[in-house]
Amino acid sequence: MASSAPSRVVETLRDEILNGTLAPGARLRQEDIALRFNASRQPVRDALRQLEGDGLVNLVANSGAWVSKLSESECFEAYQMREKLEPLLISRSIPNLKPAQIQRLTELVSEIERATDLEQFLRLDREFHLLSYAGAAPGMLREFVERIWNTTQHYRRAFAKLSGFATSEVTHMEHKLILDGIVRNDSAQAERALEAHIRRTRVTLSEHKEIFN
Amino acid sequence: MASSAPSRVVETLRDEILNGTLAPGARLRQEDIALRFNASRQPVRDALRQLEGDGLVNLVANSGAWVSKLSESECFEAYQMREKLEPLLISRSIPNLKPAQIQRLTELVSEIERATDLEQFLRLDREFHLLSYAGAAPGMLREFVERIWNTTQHYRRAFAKLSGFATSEVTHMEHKLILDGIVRNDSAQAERALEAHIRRTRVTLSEHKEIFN
DNA sequence: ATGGGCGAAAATGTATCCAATTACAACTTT
DNA sequence: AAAGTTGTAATTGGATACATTTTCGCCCAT
Repeated sequence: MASSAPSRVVETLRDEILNGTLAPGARLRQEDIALRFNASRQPVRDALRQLEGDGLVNLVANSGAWVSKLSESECFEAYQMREKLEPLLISRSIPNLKPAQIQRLTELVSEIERATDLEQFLRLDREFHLLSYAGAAPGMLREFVERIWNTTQHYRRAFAKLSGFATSEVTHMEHKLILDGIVRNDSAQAERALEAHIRRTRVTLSEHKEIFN
Repeated sequence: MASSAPSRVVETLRDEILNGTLAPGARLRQEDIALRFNASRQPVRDALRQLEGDGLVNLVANSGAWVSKLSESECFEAYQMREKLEPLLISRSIPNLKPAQIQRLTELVSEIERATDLEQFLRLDREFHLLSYAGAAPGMLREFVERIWNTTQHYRRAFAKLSGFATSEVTHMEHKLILDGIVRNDSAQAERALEAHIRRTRVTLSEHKEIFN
């Protein structure tokens, strides 16, 4: 069964924004999108509004829609929020993670360590974090964290590209600390390790302002 | 000049949800709203999507729209997020507050202390907090905090009603501590005072689960 | 009497058409 | 020549009509 037209548009455009096909600032014309999906402009407008709600698209009345763009300070702010919210989320998730999920998380840490190309690294790293929250109940907290991930994804890529997708030893150590907290069902340690990981990432990122040009 | 049809709908419905005219769980039929605003259903659909983005409305495909409802644990979670995010926001706001705004904040603390009815108290308290963030740059952080305020507003009212809108001495003291931090340009104190205020409110709220029936 | 399925009514989803707004460009004016 | 103005093209906003989906009452069968 095929999902509704707006859903298809939302899913596709979201993917293209996250994987970099659509760069921040790119214009989104309703008619073009409608033609592309063999639909009329109404479902497209619905889809654009949904994407706006996800923070991925900016709509300006009587003017048009563009892929969202973060300034340096906005990106910094997003990381500060992550630092506060993600630890809360992971601590709510850990007690509910199933053995199979923990197994997968363990594999992911190894795979990330052995990742050879940038897109692979980004995909695995994202999967690791999103899966680590899989035990948390759906709700505002999860929604907010996922939105932060989505809106900063482009800058994560830009930063990784700049530093030769610097999968430094530090990153691996941090991942292992987080994983250890998960495996040992020690929410407090996972929280601390995750917070430290995000904080270091934020500080490192703030030393590469050239991403935002 | 009158703003666009969707804006009028969004503004009006948002007000009615916040002031309690529309209770959580109330159904929102597109046709009814369209008739009421002398518009067609398209602008109404746009408006509902925007309200969904604000977390005030739930849309279910092919079924309908309802005013958002929080469970006890969701409301608790929202307060935990407030506790983490609001202090961050107020510390970013304080350096940019203008003298006139600080003056108004001072007045508000007094007015809150003398508030006689429930709706007045809710309105003044809300104005105090929102104004205390007025110095912060627009962005995700501010958006998130405002969304938390909006989605929890109904439960703030229910709780205040239950406890005789308990404007306890503790509340006044906390407000004064926050204000003192603002006046003395001491962001750190304001942060601490605000966090303590929210935490106490959260704990108190969690002792009144009957609100969520 | 109760449970399940069927059908009609009602609400949402989509397409097409027209109106309103905006942006751009050419033109006039100083 | 530069700045302001006006007109036209392009794009979005809104309304009407139609299709699809869901829902709920009703009937029938067990």
